[in-house]
Amino acid sequence: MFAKVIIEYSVKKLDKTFIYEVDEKDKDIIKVGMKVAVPFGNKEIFGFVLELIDNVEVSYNLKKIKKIVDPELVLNSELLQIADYLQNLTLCTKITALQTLLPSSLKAKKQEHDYTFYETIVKLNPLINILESKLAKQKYPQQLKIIELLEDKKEILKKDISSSSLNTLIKNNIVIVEKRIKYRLNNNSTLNTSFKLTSLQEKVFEEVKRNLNNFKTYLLYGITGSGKTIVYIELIKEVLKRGKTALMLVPEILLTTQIIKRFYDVFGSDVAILHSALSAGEKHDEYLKIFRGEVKVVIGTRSAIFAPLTNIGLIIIDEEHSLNYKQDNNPKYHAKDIALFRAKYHNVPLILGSATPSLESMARASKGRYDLLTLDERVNGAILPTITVVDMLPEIKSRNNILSALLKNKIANCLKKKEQIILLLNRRGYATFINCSNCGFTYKCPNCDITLTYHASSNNLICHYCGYIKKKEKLCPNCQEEALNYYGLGTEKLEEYIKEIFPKIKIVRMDQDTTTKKGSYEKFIQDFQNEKYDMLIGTQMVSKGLDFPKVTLVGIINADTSLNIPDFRSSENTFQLFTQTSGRSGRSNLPGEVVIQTFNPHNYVLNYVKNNDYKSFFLTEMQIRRKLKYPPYYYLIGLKVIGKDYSKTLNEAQKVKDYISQKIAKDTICLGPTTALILKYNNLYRFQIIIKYKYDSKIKDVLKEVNELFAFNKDIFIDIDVNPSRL
DNA sequence: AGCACGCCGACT
DNA sequence: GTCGGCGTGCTC
Repeated sequence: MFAKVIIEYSVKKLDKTFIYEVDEKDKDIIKVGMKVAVPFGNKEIFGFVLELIDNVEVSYNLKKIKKIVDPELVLNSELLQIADYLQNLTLCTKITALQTLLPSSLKAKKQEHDYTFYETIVKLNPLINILESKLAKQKYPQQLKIIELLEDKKEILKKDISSSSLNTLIKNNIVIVEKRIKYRLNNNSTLNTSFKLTSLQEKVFEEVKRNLNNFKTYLLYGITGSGKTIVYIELIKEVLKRGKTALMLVPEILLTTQIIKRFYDVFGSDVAILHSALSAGEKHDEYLKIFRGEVKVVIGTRSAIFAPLTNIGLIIIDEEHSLNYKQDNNPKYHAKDIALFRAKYHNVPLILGSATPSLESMARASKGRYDLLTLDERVNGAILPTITVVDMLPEIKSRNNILSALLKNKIANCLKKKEQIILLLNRRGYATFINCSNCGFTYKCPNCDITLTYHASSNNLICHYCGYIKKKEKLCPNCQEEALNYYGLGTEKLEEYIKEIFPKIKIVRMDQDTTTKKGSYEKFIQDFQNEKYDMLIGTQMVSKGLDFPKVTLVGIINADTSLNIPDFRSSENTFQLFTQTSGRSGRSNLPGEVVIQTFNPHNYVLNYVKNNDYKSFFLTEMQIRRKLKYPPYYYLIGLKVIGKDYSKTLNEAQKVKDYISQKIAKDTICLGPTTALILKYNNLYRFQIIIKYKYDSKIKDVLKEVNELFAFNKDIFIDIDVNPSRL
């Protein structure tokens, strides 16, 4: 018996199977999808079995599989098919596709480390006479106490007992120690809360329920606060009732805290969670719970779409417009594509939910490819907030640089009423750049093509792209004058400013800088919910599905930063960001307000945000997309040619472009090469080629050829992004 | 990817 | 004479 094995090195040259002989002792155990250790060259490495065959005829000597890593863990046929699909979708290597399915603890790679968590318990040795032992230990009260405790409780965690007395008892053979596998995350609450659905929710619920045995993609367009989550929960209950499992994706960890709690309350120990903030060990445990069929509901972020659930009955992607569902490093997959694959595989519905659906999804819904479901009322009779757009130009003249008079007043008012405020400023740090007023010097990243952002809390200048850090000097490093000025408002500075004008205000700031510590998200959110703070300041992470009933004012400090991003999706992203953020206001019985500050008060995006008019925004933006030949009218592929040497890289990029141009279909457009948005990044120059196509059956093959023809060039890389989320 | 082999330059 | 630079080629 022989096995075709794909090995752990992700290199194009090795992106093929190697044949090994299966040892006699493994013949009955080995299965396709198992992780194995194999000799390769003069090393021992890992790989996955992709095929088992009885005979081979080759001209070289075959080696034997060293060992099966874990006979329990087998990638099932669905997962292997997903890997194929993923490879085709993103043009990555097979091994990368396979590794992407797995938590890092289970990937094929060198260091073998046992991620299983054990707890050590002690109990009385069943072979001893307890009375005798107690008598013998009369003189040692500590030891006696342990014996009595064990008599009462049968077993105790070892770490809860002082070790010196315990060790003596172990030595005397009075107590014994046992190691037991323990999952790191546990949850036992099963309240099985029932919710009453409104008639609108009921309609959506019934429609999906009727189709639980069909593949169908639903776009659930439900305005902020319309109670989408409750519908999800009721549907999942229904799925479980039918003996099936359910998978739900949320865009990020922040969101999961509130939703996970709700899921735990309803589904108790039937839930596993998977997201990037879990430790490697926790992910390992959750993955195995799912793999072993010990849970029925999985909730998680992007990569949870690969959860090894079997018998899936429903897949939900909440906040489907979120860019987080697209992975921005290789393989650059979109969770929605995988979700569609799995929903088709299991022949079950996929629900895409959002208050601000992506243009792609809404376009498909209006063409009938997706079924549109609508929730256009807030629950509990809450109404959408009133939104005011403030022109900042006159405000600047009256020296209201950061906060307009209107927003200042509304904040003061809110504080008086003891209601809460959220301010959105989509820029972390203190100042976006520092400039010397004497000589014009600006701090720039030595590795990238951008200015360094100043962070006051650490007195550091940080590159938000590559992470380069340097201490800020007191004097200008160029002319030695004390003339460094701060420009561009960041969240740190905003917080400082607000504290100046409202000295008694209690502010919590949430951005990447304050929330990296594990559990800090949860704490901030909980504290804000418990009204320990009056105001929440943050970057876009404050926009996502959070539910704070006491928030009645939302301020968007600088609408222009988002609008001015040079990307074809910036209008769409801005509309979504502002609508979602506005949706945090007035979610309960208190009416909400939103203030948007901008230098472009007549911008169409802001107008549609103001009027809560998704539909008109959609129609307007679709026209623009059609004119400019962008998605959803055209498919996009972004191709970057990256290298250390500027002109060599550009030269190669031109060759790539020429090659593609002569191979593609007539109505396919190939643009470039142009310099990428950030030309130099991590000391590498990046040139961009953009392909726009409608129908081009050969396009994937052309890209594969490009990969093969140009990518063996050692100091030039080609990076292909199919359906990029931004250019 | 990782390692051996191999062919040139400057050193105890 | 030898240590070591990294170009090339191979891995079931």
